[in-house]
Amino acid sequence: MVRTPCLDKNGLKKGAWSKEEDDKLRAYIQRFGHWNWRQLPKFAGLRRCGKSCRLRWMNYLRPNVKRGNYSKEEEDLILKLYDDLGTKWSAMAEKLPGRTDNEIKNYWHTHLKKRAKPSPQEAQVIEQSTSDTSPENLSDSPSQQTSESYPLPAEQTSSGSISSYCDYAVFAGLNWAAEDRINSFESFYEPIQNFWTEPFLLDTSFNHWSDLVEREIMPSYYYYDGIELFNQWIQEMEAIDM
DNA sequence: AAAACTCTCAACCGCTGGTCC
DNA sequence: TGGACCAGCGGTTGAGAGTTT
Repeated sequence: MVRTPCLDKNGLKKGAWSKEEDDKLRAYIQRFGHWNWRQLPKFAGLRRCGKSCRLRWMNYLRPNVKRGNYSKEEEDLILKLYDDLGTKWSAMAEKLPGRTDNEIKNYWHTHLKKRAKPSPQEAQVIEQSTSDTSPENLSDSPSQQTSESYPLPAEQTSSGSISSYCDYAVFAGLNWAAEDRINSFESFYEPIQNFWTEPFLLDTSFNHWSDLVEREIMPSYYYYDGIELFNQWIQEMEAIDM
């Protein structure tokens, strides 16, 4: 039920993901986070576009993604949310822990569509096109229904999105919840050192350097002059530490 | 048994909005 | 101000699985 793997014009792989690719992507993100989806496949050693990696992670590999049958409660909630939000699948996913927007969308189209009332947008179209139809059709007109309210918490992020600080926490091997800001060399040094020896590394254009500079952890000239001076910086820090 | 048809869902595509320079 | 770049979103596709004829 998956697309046959193939290569696009840029030599990037398309179609179904292999277990090996899944493992690479999972291992990379769990270790370093998804700091830049476009660059990520290059660093992770994957011949995929960033978009494809993001989708695979968000919909399949991400921790806590719930798979399998939907409960009656989940079905009812989707129907209610559809009544209220229409096709805002990502907003629905925020209300259904473990379910992704893609999954909810698929489930809607395959299972719930026939049971549901028209979305607010559809209702408008239907109302216009059926304005001359019989009264029994109009009796269930969505315009007469009262939508229940599902306010979104202001602080809530979109489904699966991770704040930049949390990305950093993953990258730096830190506790996501405990660390709000990385402000010491110690918290960066070890994971960075590991990073350079990781098998994933295919390129030296590591984008976190700019952040090290921005946070005044690393002087800017190290950043601009590349790996040799970066290593020199590491040595200097070691010397200071001793 | 096998051809035709339908269902399902992972993955792709194109667009939009936000951010940065 | 506007162009480039990026993440994220919703719609759509396509192929394997399941069902019907």
